[in-house]
Amino acid sequence: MVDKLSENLSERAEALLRSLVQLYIDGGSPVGSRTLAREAGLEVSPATVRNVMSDLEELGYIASPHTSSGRIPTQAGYRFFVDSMLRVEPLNNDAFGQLEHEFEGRADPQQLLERATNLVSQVTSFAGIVTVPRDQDVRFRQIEFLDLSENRVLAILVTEDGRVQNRVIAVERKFSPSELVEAANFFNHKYRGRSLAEVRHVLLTEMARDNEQMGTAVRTAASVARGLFDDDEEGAENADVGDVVLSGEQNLLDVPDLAELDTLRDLFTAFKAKHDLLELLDKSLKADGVSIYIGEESGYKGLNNVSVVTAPYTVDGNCLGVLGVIGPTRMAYSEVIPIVDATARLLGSALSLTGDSHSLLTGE
Amino acid sequence: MVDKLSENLSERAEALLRSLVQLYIDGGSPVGSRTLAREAGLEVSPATVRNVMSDLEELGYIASPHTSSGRIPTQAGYRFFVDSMLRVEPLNNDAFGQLEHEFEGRADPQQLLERATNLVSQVTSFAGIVTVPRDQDVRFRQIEFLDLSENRVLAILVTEDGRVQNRVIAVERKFSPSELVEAANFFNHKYRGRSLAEVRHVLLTEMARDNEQMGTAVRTAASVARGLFDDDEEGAENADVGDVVLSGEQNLLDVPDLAELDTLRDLFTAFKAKHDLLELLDKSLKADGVSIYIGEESGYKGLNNVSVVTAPYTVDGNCLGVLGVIGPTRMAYSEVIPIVDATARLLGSALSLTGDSHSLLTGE
DNA sequence: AATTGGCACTCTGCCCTGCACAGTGCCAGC
DNA sequence: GCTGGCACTGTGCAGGGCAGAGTGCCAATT
Repeated sequence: MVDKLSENLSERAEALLRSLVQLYIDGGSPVGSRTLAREAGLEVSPATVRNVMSDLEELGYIASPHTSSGRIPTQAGYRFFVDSMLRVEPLNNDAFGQLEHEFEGRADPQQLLERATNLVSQVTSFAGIVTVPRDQDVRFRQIEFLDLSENRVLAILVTEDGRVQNRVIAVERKFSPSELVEAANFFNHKYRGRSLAEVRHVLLTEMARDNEQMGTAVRTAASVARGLFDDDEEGAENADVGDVVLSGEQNLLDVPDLAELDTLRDLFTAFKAKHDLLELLDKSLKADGVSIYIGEESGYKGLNNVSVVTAPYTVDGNCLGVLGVIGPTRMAYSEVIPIVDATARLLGSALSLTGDSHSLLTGE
Repeated sequence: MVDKLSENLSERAEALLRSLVQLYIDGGSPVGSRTLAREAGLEVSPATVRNVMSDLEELGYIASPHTSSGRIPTQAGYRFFVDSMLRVEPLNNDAFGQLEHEFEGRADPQQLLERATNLVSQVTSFAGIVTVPRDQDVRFRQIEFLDLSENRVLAILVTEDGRVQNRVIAVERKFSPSELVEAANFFNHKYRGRSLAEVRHVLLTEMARDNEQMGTAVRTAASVARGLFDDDEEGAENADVGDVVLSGEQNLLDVPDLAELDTLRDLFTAFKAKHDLLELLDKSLKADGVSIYIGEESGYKGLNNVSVVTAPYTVDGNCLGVLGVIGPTRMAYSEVIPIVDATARLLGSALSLTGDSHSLLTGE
């Protein structure tokens, strides 16, 4: 049923561990042998349970806050618990329908992301988080150049998912409007539908190759594009590093497990910085289904006392980003996991509708 | 020296009240007659001070948390204190230079706003806040239309302050690229340099007047523009309601006066909602210098336990927005006020440089 | 009449104690 | 290997004692 753990743990020990974690998640207070014996469903006495608990403690799955109190799960305990139930039943239909309902109505991609985070944050009462699709994973649809002033050109980039980005580019010389139009046409014909990463790659190679033989349009395009993509390298603080949308952070202020101000400060500082969050979420971008980071597993300071449950969302089979929930380590995983999973799916399909040019902003 | 309060309060009572508030701000604990007598600089005995304090309590300026402890200022007490020292000496030159230093280096307007909030939040250790200039207060520089698909046009609006906005407009029919270019030219010639509110007004009037006699370009422009400005009316949730940039919220988690979770939750909920904040800040947009809202004075639930110190920032004499600090009611106003004041000025002048097209993004 | 010192009173915060409760660890018996 | 029993230990809570800080009032002083 489970991995290598079964080598170490008897069937009974596993069952007790699971029960213990479940009881602790439900109740929030350390669980003792008596309670566990009663609730676990096994026909054993508290004394026996004590022996098993002693083993489990030795193995690092549970711990007692002080000499004589019940046990609480350690990080490893949660991990075991979560792993043993990851094949959780999908959300029941009613609940799914409710979530689905929330996605109805017109919305642009940004709004959809916000709606999705709000949704998971409200439903779980924790904080919702979602990564904004990164430029590189997204396909180029159209670009236009606008003469701003002497040596600045405004590039407007429209991607297949319907998002629009601006970038001001410093260029060496003034380009006439018609030059800019030509350059834009060149781009639009040549690169439409290819990913931004690809566009960039091709562009840089071609530019390096033969600067001489190119026509004016191409040369203009290349010249302008240099500024367009150069930014990405140095300006690491810039748009292209990706972004996350957070919501419901204030819910975490009400979570008793996080009542300590130090914890909260670290957490909110991490929220503000966003960088670590992004890195963490990026890791689960490649994962197929739900990923779970328990406490310090995430490796980020501010997140020591919380767990992060994430699921990637996809449009047409491409992983665009990750949706997740940040809550206390003691959270009802069996409820949160299906919610995150379902919302990520719904977000994906809502986005794929929007990406279709006919439906964008028309509400159809 | 002061207003009508002098009718009620003797010189001595005022001095004691000021000292009391100052002592409480510095120390954080209720101040008793003994301490106050010692620190106030007046040659009076604690017993005398007790009598005066009794009067002040009667008048509602101070209160005792419980029968036998020192007094703390009430909201009215803070208000008196703040009013009596609003003509605070400007920031000393060193400090001003330091702040100034932080604004150096290239930055676009959005970055400047963020830098300014970060700055006040770091310097004060409270939360910084700044309103993003509202479209209406800002002057039109340039517009361009881009054909997106069948019945959607992307409008790119560049304002004098160097910001760029996109808006997707649903239009009745397809417009050819040349039509769109013509329409844009029409806009750019006719409206450059006028405020968006003005543009809008003129546009709507003209459109209503004579739809017939207009040339094609004008008609196209009008048709497209209808979508552009219609949005503003209904889509109240949209860009035009203004926005605020917040930073350093997590600093408030460390403020002992705000240690209660209820308080914090309300506060952070207000931060997330932003709407109330915006409304509050808008009020001080018209004020000439620093405005201060103490506790419940603001009238917004989440802000009951904090004070807001704001100052508008101006570019070329136009108030574009408001910069402020949100901190505990018990804050060192005499330090915060000059900081907010100075930062708002610096932000204004930094923005005015950026608005100049030559310097935008070139760092000169 | 204003100011002052003195005095009784009160509330807080802290530490200590005692006590019920919950749960463990271990041992001896089955 | 499981179980019941028993001694032990830590927590949480209520109560009591005590020092500290500060008030309110009164009578004396200037």
